[in-house]
Amino acid sequence: MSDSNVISLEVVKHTCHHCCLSGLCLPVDLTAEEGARFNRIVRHGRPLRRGDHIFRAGESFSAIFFIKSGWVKNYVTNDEGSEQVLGFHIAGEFLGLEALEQKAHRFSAQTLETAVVCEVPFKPLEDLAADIPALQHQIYLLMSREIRHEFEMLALFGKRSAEERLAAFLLDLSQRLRVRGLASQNFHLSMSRHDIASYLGLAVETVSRLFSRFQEESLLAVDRRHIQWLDIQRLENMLADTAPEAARRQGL
Amino acid sequence: MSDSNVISLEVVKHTCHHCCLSGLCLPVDLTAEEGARFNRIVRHGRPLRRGDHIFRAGESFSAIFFIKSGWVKNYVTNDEGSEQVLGFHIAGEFLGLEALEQKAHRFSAQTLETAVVCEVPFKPLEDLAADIPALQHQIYLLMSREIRHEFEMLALFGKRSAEERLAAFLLDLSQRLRVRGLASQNFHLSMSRHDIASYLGLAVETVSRLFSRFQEESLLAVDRRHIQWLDIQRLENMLADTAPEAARRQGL
DNA sequence: CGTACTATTGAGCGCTCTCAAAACCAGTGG
DNA sequence: CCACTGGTTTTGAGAGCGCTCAATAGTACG
Repeated sequence: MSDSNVISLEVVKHTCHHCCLSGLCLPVDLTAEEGARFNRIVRHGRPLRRGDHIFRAGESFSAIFFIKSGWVKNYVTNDEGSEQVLGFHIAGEFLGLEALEQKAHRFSAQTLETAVVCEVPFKPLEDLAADIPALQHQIYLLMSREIRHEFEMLALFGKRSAEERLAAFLLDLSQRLRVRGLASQNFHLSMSRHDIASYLGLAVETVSRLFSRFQEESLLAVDRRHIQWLDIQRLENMLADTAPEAARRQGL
Repeated sequence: MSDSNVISLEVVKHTCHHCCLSGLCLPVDLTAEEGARFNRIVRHGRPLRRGDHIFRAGESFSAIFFIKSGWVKNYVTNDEGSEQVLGFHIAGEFLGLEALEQKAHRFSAQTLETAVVCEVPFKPLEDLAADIPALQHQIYLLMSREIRHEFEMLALFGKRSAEERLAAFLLDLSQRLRVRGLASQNFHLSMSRHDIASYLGLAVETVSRLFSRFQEESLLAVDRRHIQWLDIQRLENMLADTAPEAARRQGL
């Protein structure tokens, strides 16, 4: 149904060491033998259904997870039962890196639609990386990317108006889809308005009103969860005065 | 003058491989020979004066930096010249990890007071880590901690009121000071109200009003930049309904 | 077709921003 | 010692953005 699904199904056909490493969008030089060793430690996952959990806050950590297809949201739940969404991950990204230090997950990860996820046990991965410098380097890059992305999100949410936050959120998603080779001008949002609002620190009603206004202003066409860019330039201009955004567009 | 300075001066006396690694607040098992190899790649820094830059956004990346004493702020500047503060680092923390993937710093790092910083060139560090599994593991932990902290900050800023943000900010600082063995009930804020406001996404006036109100309510005693906790329990209660905060208090 | 859920739209209020001014502090020079 | 200057912090008054409450509309599913 969504573009992202159609395309990501192709990714599934790849061998897992290829897709897990190429998911980093960086060149990886492993010999066939090294690739085989990597493959032996990866646990290939069955498809998860919408709403399944990959892990929950508090569970002990033993592996990181690579998303081969589908969308995943990270969130925490407070005492009153309401949830705070911390982020979204799409095909080609890793999950669970925050848990390494304390050996326990800090938030829950739940699929937003049917998803395929590989599990990469960390201890074997670490041992293998000690043998294969290219793999070790790749893990550093992976973690660095995560740190950078979170800093950029912090920058976005520091000061901005509701309008700017939503525009930034959509452009960030589009950017990440494009980098992965998925449709980025015309895509399906797997998350609810509630999830988006929680992530952006806004009320659901505000998000809904903004989607309506963006459509009125012919910035984009919204059909429930389907988004189509109409005037990406004007959306980018909303954020043009911020260094990290501008730098990221060049950098990636 | 500030408690943190007095105590951190002791840290400076340590040999650098000891303080850089113990700065992680985790046990590191290096042999004397391994420690010596580590020491050879570290460039010990001269004291930096208030306002000096450790690096600037856009500069090419070649090393990470360990703060031996003092406070540092990270920020980006937009086209109009106003700055967005992304975070603060204190003695015992590392800087620059976000730059690894793209080989360029994404934000600027500036000292808020006199500071001593070690430079650890990354390529030699990586090569050394490939030889010393304990060091490699330590770097993973270090990066994991950074990812976790940014996620927690994202959670804090997602939804909260100005009051909750400031309380969370102060408690986070206190927590980090305590973990490093510095005075955490009675400390000096090196950053201006402007910096705090920028970081929290609030107006300077709002931050100032909140400090006044916290003092009126006998939550804490504020004397310009000096902070003293009076009723830490009530401040924590402001945030008690949030899982990640509660979990962190246990975890750290 | 009914139920439950999600999304949209409207009205009114409150928190936080903006604008403005005063107070306070540190440093400089008379 | 005091006046002067530039910076930071505090305090006040008014306005606006985004939240809350409430109702309607659209969608999925049995």
